[in-house]
Amino acid sequence: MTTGNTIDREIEARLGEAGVRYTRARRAVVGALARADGPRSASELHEDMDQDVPLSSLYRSLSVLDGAGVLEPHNSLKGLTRYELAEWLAGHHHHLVCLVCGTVEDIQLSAEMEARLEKLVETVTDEVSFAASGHTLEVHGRCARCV
Amino acid sequence: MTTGNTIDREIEARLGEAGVRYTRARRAVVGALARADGPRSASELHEDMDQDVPLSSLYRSLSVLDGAGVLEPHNSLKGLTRYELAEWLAGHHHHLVCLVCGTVEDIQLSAEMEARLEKLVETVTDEVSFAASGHTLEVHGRCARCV
DNA sequence: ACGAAACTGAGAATCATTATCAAGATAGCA
DNA sequence: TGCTATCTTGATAATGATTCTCAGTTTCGT
Repeated sequence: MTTGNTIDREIEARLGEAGVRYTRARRAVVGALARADGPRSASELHEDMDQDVPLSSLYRSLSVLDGAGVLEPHNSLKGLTRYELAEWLAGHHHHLVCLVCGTVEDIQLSAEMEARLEKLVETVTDEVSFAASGHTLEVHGRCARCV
Repeated sequence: MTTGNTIDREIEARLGEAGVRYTRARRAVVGALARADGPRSASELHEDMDQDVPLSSLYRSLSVLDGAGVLEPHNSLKGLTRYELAEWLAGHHHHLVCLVCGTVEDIQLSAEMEARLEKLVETVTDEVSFAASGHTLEVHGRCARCV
């Protein structure tokens, strides 16, 4: 996990390569996502953010950031897309998905667990015609609020 | 994996408990899903099915079957929901998610792999305030068609 | 066969998301 | 500093998936 400042510089560089600017609006989106403890949808971000960014702009910011590989989309319950900072920024993690309210919480595995899981994924994908590039373990259940 | 006939009887029983009927339209949806080798969206099913069921009815069938626990929704790329037969009907499995075309393919792990994964999940969820009820391993990459 | 309850079809309505287009901000450069 | 090309933004219209509504139909138990 890198510090906010470092993240900002990394993102600025990445956006530069993509030929787009790291504007105030986009910084605000990244900030809100960095503050969040899990994926957030456009409308959730819209509420989270103090300044009243119009939704259409928010969507555009998200899609620009996504296109540049800064965000990772996560398609969740009720047909909406939530985004989080891409793994190269936020670190590799997994998800606790609440089947009741649909929220997704990030968790990180201990190095040992992660190593075990990686080995398992490798073993599995060796046998199929599929070029694996990553994995996420989705654990389903009820979150603390929805007990 | 159970046979079509058995599945039908199990579903009929389950729907009975839920107080809804197992009608021709609903049988058709289940049939199409049983034939599929992965999750299918409403519009995909609409094409797959010979008879011209109206989309609105198809959506309703899906939501009734989902509500009764017969289907499992799977929210995928491009903001659409695909359904597949629930695990208690189709067996526990995992997903190969193509990041390019968004299709999802089911895979089953060997008993040994599955046991290992289950143990891992158990270890992980022991430490968090989350009532886990299931899990899916999502492997991301490019499918055979999108190489 | 009769009535209540569940189902269906057609279309309107809703919700998330995308596209459009004119106006505003910026960077690079003369 | 001012110019110009380019990227951004905001407001709004448009799209696509999904849900809702309501009137007509089928089904089940009696």
